[in-house]
Amino acid sequence: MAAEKKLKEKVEKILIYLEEKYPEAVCSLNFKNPFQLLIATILSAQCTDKRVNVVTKDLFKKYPDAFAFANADPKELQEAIRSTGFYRNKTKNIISCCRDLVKKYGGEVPQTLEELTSLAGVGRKTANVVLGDAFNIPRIVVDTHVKRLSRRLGLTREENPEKIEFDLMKIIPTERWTKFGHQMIYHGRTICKARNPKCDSCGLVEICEYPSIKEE
DNA sequence: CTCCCGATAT
DNA sequence: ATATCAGGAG
Repeated sequence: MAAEKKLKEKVEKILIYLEEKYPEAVCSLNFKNPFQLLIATILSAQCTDKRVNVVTKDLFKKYPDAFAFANADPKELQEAIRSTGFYRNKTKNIISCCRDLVKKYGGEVPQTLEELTSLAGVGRKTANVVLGDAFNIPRIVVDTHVKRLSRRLGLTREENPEKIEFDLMKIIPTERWTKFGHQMIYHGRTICKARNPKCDSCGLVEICEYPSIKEE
């Protein structure tokens, strides 16, 4: 099919561009083990990774593992993470999540999507971050950036993050899944921003549909 | 669909 | 003033 071939060529150009421009793209949340990445990612909901890193620096000294969070005083934890926003929900979720980790997994972080998403405050996006970056299991993380860029570039027409994830998995080679997500996020933060995207300094303008569709 | 919510850029 | 930030739960 002509349309499929065209899409395949587009994907190749995007992958080459991203690899050239962001060869070192990695997870920008600071963490030393899977558990820390899990907590940092829960905190990152509707918050910049930069802010999360400021908070987790002291947070992980006070609460080094799931056992510590499981026994945390809610008020104290709330204050510690307040600046990341949604701090009441996040506090409740983290304590509940860590109690589950202690009770069901001996304080360790499970390594399947189903087990991870069964934890409080852990949705598909968070689970995929942990699987990809802590356990090196190939995953495409569809966060707000990946969703926006994928739609602008015409890689999907879907609105639902899970559907977008499946669309992307069909057209991106498995071994690139995790890094692709990081590279899209780098690009989304610096060039293809939600507001006032810098299309003039983007090497993908020619194959991008954004200038014509303008989000819809 | 709504609610959660502080920090920052524009 | 308002949009947006590595979303998830009810």
